[in-house]
Amino acid sequence: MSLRVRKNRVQAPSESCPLTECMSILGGAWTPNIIWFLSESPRRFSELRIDIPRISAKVLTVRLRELEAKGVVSRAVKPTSPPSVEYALTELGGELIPAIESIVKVGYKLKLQAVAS
Amino acid sequence: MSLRVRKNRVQAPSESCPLTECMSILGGAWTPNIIWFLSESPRRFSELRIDIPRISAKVLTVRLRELEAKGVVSRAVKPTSPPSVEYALTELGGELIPAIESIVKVGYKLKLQAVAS
DNA sequence: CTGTATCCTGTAGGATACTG
DNA sequence: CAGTATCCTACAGGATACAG
Repeated sequence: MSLRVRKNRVQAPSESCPLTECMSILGGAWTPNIIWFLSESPRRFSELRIDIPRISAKVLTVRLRELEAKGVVSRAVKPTSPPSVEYALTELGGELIPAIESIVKVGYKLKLQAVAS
Repeated sequence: MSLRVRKNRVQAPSESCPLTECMSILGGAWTPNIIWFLSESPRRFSELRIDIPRISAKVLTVRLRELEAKGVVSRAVKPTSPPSVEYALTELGGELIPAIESIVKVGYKLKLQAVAS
């Protein structure tokens, strides 16, 4: 089975650099994807699950909680009859976007590179 | 035991976005650190081990090989009596720097945030 | 709908010992 | 010095089932 594509792991070397500090956010599993989608527009839990099909509910929850704890993402429960929760990037979270954009940009080049070679 | 601080993992969702593509580079373990130090100046294997004390030789090798394969890092063997190998960022590798800088920048804010809260 | 709890697996990466 | 090989562990994350 396993449509698994690739796995990496980030181990924070120490509390030394902010790089590490931040990578503990971006490096975390699907986090970049979550932030990416959230940057387009706020989203509900199930919407994120659709956006990122392969992520499991558990992990999505965990990541979301982490991001929330770090003040990167906000969580708003709307007391509607079917409960809905809206996640959005906070201002701080927005600051991650340029970082991610840089990554996307390079990723794009990398892809071209891969094709070219 | 384990002075282990933190571990994350990146799982590429699919070949979809360049984000993922690139995160397979940055997301990989100590990779951001490696690139970071390499961006300051080219370095030898053992120098990197000193820069990043907690990384094991094995992983450093693996990461370096990967980065090399992706055209992000160049490897130059100097035929000196004690063999020395110099690693440096390629031009493509240099493109990762803004991404990493963004990450560092946000990481810094995150740190302040953490202290403040 | 939005999670949470449990179980299980794959694998990243450390440690250690050895090589050219 | 610059790795390589082997073994082993921790843990991220999937799957599934269940809950408010």
